Amino acid sequence: MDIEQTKIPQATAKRLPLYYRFLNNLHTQGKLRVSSKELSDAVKVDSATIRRDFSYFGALGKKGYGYNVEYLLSFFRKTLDQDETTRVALIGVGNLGTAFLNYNFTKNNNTKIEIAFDANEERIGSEVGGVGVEHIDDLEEKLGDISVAILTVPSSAAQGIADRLVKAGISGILNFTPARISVPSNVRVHHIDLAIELQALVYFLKHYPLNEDDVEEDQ
Amino acid sequence: MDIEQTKIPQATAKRLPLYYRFLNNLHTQGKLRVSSKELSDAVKVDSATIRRDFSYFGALGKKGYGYNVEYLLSFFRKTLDQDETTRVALIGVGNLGTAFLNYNFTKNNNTKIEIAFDANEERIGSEVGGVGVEHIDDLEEKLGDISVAILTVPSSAAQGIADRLVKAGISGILNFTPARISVPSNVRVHHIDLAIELQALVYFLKHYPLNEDDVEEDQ
DNA sequence: CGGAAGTCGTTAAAGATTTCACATACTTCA
DNA sequence: TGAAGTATGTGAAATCTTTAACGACTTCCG
Ligand SMILES: NC(=O)c1ccc[n+]([C@@H]2O[C@H](COP(=O)([O-])OP(=O)(O)OC[C@H]3O[C@@H](n4cnc5c(N)ncnc54)[C@H](O)[C@@H]3O)[C@@H](O)[C@H]2O)c1
Ligand SMILES: NC(=O)c1ccc[n+]([C@@H]2O[C@H](COP(=O)([O-])OP(=O)(O)OC[C@H]3O[C@@H](n4cnc5c(N)ncnc54)[C@H](O)[C@@H]3O)[C@@H](O)[C@H]2O)c1
Repeated sequence: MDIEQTKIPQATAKRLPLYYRFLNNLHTQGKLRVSSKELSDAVKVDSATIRRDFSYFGALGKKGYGYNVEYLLSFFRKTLDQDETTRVALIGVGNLGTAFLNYNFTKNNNTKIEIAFDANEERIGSEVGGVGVEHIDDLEEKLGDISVAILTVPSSAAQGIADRLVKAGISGILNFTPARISVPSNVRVHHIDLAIELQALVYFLKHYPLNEDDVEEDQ
Repeated sequence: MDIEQTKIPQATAKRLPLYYRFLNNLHTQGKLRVSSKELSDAVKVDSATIRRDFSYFGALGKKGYGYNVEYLLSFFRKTLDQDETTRVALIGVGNLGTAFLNYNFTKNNNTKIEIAFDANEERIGSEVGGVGVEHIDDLEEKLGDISVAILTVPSSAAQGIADRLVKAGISGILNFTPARISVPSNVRVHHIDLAIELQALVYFLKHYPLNEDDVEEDQ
């Protein structure tokens, strides 16, 4: 358990999986070296930001050369724990849940949805995307030591399920419901609020007109 | 077209739809007034941040009282253009696209997916969630003056479709593919990268251990 | 009516993130 | 080998965001 890198800015941490994915692409394409400028074009992040991000991990590149793709990739593989798979549970096998199960974040990922739960009797016992669907009543019993959950139940059920997940020892929840759930401070919740993302995009289009000099940006 | 409020911080703008949703909830529950502290508990945003956010729009509350729910709601309804519906197109009726069509962001939303496109002959002509699916070849012809698109095609097709959308006059794209697409600077792209969100959550769990004093936070 | 309690709006401070700009050091090629 | 070119890593500045703190005003209640 190395807790020595707690000092990496959160904004940087959120970009690491993105860098990793594109480095993987480059590697697959057989590229041997890459500059922060090239990477910048690919991931749409300012090149100075990329260099700054990398620099938190020490001197990964070479002046006048750039970065060695293979080296950088293997460095991030370790940093992002790509070698060990994090097991994930999904609660709520409806529209969204089914989409996620079918996809299962298979490509260059260190995560795998291993078990799903639903309340609808008709779904219990079936498999979706190769993942078995269990009854929500068996949550505590079958969750085992899984520490991450994806929440795609109706928002009215969200807080109740979250409480049970917490009791069952979960550490992190990726919450797709519009409900803002309450959890103890030692549990991490990331909200992904798709309706809000759409509304926010519309708001920005109306109120933040882009002119020719602006550059589109992210998240 | 009022461009007078371009000065509202982006961080604030992203929270507006969230505030709006919870104000709607309160209103439905028949609540007449609300304090920044109460709202803070509900949306999990610091109460000082809420007051600061609201203050960009002027003095919306009353000292010693809080905010009048009805008034605040109607103010945000105007500000977020809740009275006019923004028409949206969805490209790629696969796992994710189908989920979105079935959901269609119906609740308290000013957006509506009006048309969908896919390349798969079997889907053309069908309806999903009440939305007709057209052939992607007819994109330019049938898009009309729709200005926002949701992109849920395979990542290999993303850039090509984006180029066509731009040519067809789109203003904003909500991109769910892992591809970082390039568009002219007068088009706005928001990336929602679900695989990265999951990986980032796992990374944070490993490297940013929460202790009892921390508070969970948001995107 | 008057004092206690409550809550906003805002100033100022702190914190986080991005961006600029350049000295430095490596690479390349003749 | 040496000169020209390239691209890093980082100090410093700029920008953006959050948080603390409190004066001013309102409500509430005895
Ligand atoms: N589908 C979308 O595009 C979309 C977009 C934005 C937000 N959301 C949110 O995501 C969530 C899921 O959306 P959806 O469209 O997949 O809904 P859905 O109704 O299709 O699926 C919900 C699933 O949860 C199951 N469920 C209900 N109560 C449960 C419980 N107590 N325990 C376990 N399972 C239970 C249901 O049987 C159902 O299968 C909702 O909160 C929705 O607001 C969805
Ligand atoms: N499903 C998920 O949970 C998930 C998670 C993260 C990211 N994504 C991304 O979202 C995107 C969609 O994922 P999905 O699971 O729905 O994929 P999918 O394969 O189920 O759906 C893609 C759809 O796009 C259609 N399509 C293909 N080429 C097209 C073209 N040129 N024009 C129009 N339509 C075309 C296909 O016919 C198909 O219906 C992918 O880029 C994927 O990487 C999906």
